[in-house]
Amino acid sequence: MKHSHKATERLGALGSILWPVAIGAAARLSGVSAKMVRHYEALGLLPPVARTDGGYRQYAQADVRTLQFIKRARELGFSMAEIAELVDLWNNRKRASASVKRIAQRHVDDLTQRIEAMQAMQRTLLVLLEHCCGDERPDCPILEDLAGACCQMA
Amino acid sequence: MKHSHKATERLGALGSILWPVAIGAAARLSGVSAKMVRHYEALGLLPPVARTDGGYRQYAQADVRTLQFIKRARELGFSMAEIAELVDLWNNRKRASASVKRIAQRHVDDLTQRIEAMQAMQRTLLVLLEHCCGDERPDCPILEDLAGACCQMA
DNA sequence: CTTGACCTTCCTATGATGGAAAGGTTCAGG
DNA sequence: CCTGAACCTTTCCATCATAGGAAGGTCAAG
Repeated sequence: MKHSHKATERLGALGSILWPVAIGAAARLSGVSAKMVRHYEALGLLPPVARTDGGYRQYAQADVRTLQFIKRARELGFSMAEIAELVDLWNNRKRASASVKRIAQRHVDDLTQRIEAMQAMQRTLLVLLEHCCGDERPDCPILEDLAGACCQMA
Repeated sequence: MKHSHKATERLGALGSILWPVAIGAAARLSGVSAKMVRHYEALGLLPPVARTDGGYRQYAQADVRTLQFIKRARELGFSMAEIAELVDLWNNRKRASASVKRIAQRHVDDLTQRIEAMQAMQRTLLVLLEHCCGDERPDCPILEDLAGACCQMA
């Protein structure tokens, strides 16, 4: 029965696992690549990791939970700097939820701006696409726009 | 009368300028930083640039027009690879507008995907923000969501 | 003990941009 | 003609989150 560990890991998440686990298992359990687990450690998002005599990193259940936290926050588009703040707040029982809310609100505002910028691009492009017949002839309003919206002289 | 050149440059664009111009003037005329002008050259977006005896780059009017083209394309969010294709098509009188349209359509689709991904993040975040009272107490649905949407046991 | 899966560190790359260092060129004014 | 300011040159480094590879060490099952 090879890989019984891995099979268990993939099943019910943090249920019946022999802790601590090595980085590969922590990666599978959290959905973060081993590469990025090391990177997050270098960034200080994870507390100093225990090591075996041979130098292997050993992850406890709490570490895997932190990795899952990070992963979820990344999925919501938070930057690593913001996630560092969020992890700190998460680990701080004396936090004010206002601090968390401020970070999230700032991120939402940032998203709003970026979305609007992209939508503006899209509106322009859609207009240009409409006017381009897209056949084998060279005349193309898209290129004309790029070449200088208005006055393409001399 | 210092800077008479620069003043002229900033006025009516490509009107009464002594060609060719150095990189700084090309940058001002096109709105692209000198840094990026060199970078675009390294990427092959500009044809090999003429040089003075001293090694200074010399830009002709056509080069500045290409830089303006690139700038406009960047503003619409095209990647450098896409812009390389577009510049080639622009310089090719035998192009089919369908080729241009394909690139633009691909880009629009890409934008659509990215916008939708960001909107999904935003929707989730807005729900969480609504439910976070944002006061001095530590309880925070945002952190709870990040810590594991459903079952935060043990 | 061997073997294969796993782990380690270190280096490199991405894409578009900016910054800085160290040095060479140009040109107008004195 | 010379000087100084403004400009240019190349080269290296940084961003941000992620991935790939190389060279080598460890672990555990057989």
